[in-house]
Amino acid sequence: MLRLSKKVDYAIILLSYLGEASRRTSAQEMSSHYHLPQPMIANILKELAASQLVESTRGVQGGYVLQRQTDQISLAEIVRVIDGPFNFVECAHEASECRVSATCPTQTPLQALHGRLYEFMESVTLENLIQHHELQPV
Amino acid sequence: MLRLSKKVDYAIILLSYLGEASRRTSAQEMSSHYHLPQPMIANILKELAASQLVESTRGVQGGYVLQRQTDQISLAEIVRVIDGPFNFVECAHEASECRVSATCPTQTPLQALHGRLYEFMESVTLENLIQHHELQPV
DNA sequence: GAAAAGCGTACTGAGCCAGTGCTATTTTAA
DNA sequence: TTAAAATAGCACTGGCTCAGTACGCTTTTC
Repeated sequence: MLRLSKKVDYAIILLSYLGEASRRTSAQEMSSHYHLPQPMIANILKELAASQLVESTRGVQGGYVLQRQTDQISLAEIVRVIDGPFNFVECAHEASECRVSATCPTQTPLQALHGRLYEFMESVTLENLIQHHELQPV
Repeated sequence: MLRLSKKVDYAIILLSYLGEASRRTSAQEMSSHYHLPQPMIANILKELAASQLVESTRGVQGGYVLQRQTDQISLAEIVRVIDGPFNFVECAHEASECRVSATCPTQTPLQALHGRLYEFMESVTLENLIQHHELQPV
């Protein structure tokens, strides 16, 4: 259906919150603030921490902070961290396994499309998502 | 995982073929040309016909032709026809049902992102996908 | 040493999607 | 008029992915 997964939506919400809070924040606090299931949120934060997007502190008064400025975190990176490799079209990375690659007239164009979209998502930063000055609705 | 469905990939392949062939072509011919399962291909062509993207002719020597010029068919339309409504982000259309809408800082930005992507996909035509003059790999 | 917090890993249920099957209808041509 | 070549319209299914859960472990503070 061509959509970002819920996990990515949640990750963006959590990262935005951390970006605006600018202090160590626990999974508990965020899950109760957004009324989202705590284990889910905790899992996502674990992944974000494992991928160096956020920094974690254990123990009482522990929690998470962003590890970079909000303008240094791209949407593409968030998607990659949560959903894995970015494969917008089926054919973009599997030419050798593709049943129709020998005769497919769209292979290169689909790869180009893939690249365009990727570039677009690289260009959108968490900063844009929080302050959306440069990303007005169309 | 953020990808176009296989059906959309196939639809693009089929439409490209029709765009280049410029003559009535049967599902049989296309499925054997690309070594793709005939029933699958037939189903997709049925959907494309039902949505007025291609014109169908029954009977012996029947088949499909494009109903519009290749530059009048957008990628967004193909995706919409095959995969249904285009919901890039979870929150883009369900603000009322969203659990976090009251406090969500990303709602508007995600909607903006949705719009941007949609606009991008509207701007890519079947013509571009066939001749990719204006859509170079990045 | 107890409580608060994150870490690691694995499991599960539901929904979606790729692919299949079958029968009916239309058209052509012998 | 009949057979064959096509599309049309449904409806079904098996597997995979994804949202969400579970649980025991480690770290840190008080």
